[in-house]
Amino acid sequence: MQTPIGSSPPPVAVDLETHLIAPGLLAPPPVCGSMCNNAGPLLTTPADVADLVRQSELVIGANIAFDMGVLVAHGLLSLEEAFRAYDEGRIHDILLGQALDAIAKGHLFKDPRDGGNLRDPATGKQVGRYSLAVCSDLALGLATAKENDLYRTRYALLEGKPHHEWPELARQYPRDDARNTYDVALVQYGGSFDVTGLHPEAYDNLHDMPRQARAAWALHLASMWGYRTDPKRVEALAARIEREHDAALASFVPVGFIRPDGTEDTSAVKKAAAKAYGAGGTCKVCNGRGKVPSPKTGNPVACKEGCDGTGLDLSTAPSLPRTEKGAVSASRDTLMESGDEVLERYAMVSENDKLRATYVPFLRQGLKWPVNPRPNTLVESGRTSYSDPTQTMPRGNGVRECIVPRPGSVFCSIDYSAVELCTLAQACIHLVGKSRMAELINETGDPGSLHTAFAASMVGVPLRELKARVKAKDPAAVGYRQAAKAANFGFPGGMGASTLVLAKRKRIEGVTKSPDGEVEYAGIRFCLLIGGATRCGDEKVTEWKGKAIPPACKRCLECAEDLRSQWFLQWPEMKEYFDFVAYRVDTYGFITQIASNRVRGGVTFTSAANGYFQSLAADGAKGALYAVTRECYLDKKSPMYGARPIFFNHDEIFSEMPLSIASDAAKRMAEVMVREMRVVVPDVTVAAEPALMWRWSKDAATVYDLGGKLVPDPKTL
DNA sequence: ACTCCAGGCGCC
DNA sequence: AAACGGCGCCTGGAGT
Repeated sequence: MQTPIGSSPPPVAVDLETHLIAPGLLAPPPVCGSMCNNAGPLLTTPADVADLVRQSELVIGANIAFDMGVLVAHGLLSLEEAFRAYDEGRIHDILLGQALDAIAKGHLFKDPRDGGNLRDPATGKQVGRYSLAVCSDLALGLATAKENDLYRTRYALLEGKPHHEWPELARQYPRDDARNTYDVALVQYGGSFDVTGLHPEAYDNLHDMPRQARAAWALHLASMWGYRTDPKRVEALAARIEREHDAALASFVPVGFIRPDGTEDTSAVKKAAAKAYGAGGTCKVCNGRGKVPSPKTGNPVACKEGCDGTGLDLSTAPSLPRTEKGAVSASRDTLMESGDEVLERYAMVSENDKLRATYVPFLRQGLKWPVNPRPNTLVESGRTSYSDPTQTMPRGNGVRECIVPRPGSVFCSIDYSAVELCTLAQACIHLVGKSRMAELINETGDPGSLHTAFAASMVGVPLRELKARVKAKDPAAVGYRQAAKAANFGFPGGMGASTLVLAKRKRIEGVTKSPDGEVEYAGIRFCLLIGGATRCGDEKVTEWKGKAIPPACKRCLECAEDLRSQWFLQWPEMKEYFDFVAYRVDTYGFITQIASNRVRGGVTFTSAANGYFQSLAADGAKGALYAVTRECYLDKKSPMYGARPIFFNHDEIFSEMPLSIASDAAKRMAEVMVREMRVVVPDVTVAAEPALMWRWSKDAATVYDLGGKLVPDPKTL
């Protein structure tokens, strides 16, 4: 893996200047390269940069996956050579280095000097991620890293001209970038690039760099491929949403919730909500006007102290749900539970508005060019994120269905089955030495059996019997299993009973029916599922265990408390797990992630309780993404050679592949995903199921033809 | 016109 | 003792 000292060029920072990134073009043509090693910076050619990537013992860059993508796309570096550099752990991305260290210290995406948000040192503006400029500022105290950037966006103009004819500024900028990148990396390494081991003063978590760099490369390749949207579907969706929007205007402009200009009058909505929860009288602070002069500007602003702009005496409505900071809640749940018919109808508007504002514009980007989503390789939990809605596409309303494969290809989605239950079980084995969950998953090969098993315990029948009753759609058995599932997914993160009740009733899809079938309630209602109640919410309380809560069904709360006690009996490891987490958090304040040994600082009880299994799943899935991508791009003998991952969704790899190879490719991809997850989850069975589809859909199922060939789910046509 | 924050909500 | 988490986008309101 490591090249002997002396036989390869020393660590070097590299950078490319390219034509501009454009829609559908994430790897524009390179114009020049720059490099910096211990001898200083040099302006050079893209081909020279490729040579350095081939040979250097350590190749340093800022968002270097971009440069690698450019070199590969323009034939200067082969895919084999690019992957080899990652395989050998020779790629160091200073942006990831900065993030890894910040995660250890608990200040990711914060400026450790003042605790505030990250800012670009040149503009002073807040930024959401690390950049060369930000890293230069943080690591070097250099606030002027990008001062010679006149040509930053103009290198296309210099294409074909010899370097000596370039203006001095155009020659200076790439050298500055390479030098700053090199200097930042040197600080990250603790002052010397030691190939025999990390320097004692090196940044924290640097050992995780090779894995994160590989993930970044795979994510970047996926984004380069991109995805398209279907014009007919997008416009049909947009038209439907516009119609609903117009209908909302017609309904709610007259009542004042929406102004004639289309914006929402949030104070009017809050006022109606407050009234619905029983508020009356007049706010003593603003005398009912809802506005007070701003102490700073004198402008009329919402009366925050008294009534949050409602003009009402809120002390007359103790049950009125409030936000974290004490404002009047206007959330969908608040409106839905208000008992006011107009507010209940208005609650539905927010869903349509979100589609209209966020998802339709995003889908429209894919009409003309492929969407190249913008991944962020590493966040605090070890997961990924995207600077766009890629990971938050709604499952309903026909949104995902707008995304379609290129002609001749199909989509393939493979996700792990309940992987966080598997990683939780693994975490318990690792941290407290035992896991009943692991035993059951391994016996049955199915994490879903945890729900059935817990339900069976509650009902007091053998697992097999409850399974049969669920299969026969016995409503009581199904209800117990639903409650068990909610418990298994909610409680491991440290959730309390009241939060579970409130969270589960908020769900927009799915209803719970009263036993007589006459009333439908939104979401899950524990009193009906396991409490023997005939109606939910006959008695409501606004306080639970000494804590104020929005009005909630008392019986539901009692049932959830009972569920939680039984859950601890069902999984004896969980008490010890929580004890361990509390000890870690109280004693050390940081946790060390299992398998990766990545340190995460600044944790709370709940973030740590979640963090162990969430991070383990993330690390395993990222490893799988790299292995899958490698085989798709590189391994000509693999059944999935030629398939293309498009995006990554925590526990899911979504790819596009020619129909002709899809069956074998998908099966192979699922195998590799399981194999790679098992690297970090060695003691628990893991499963991943492929589904092929003609367009993206949450509903797509695994479908085989009579010959055992995996075929696209016909539902998705 | 721009910036920032809180609230809300989409996903896993 | 008790405690779900982590993401990013959009809006409105308020300040500069």
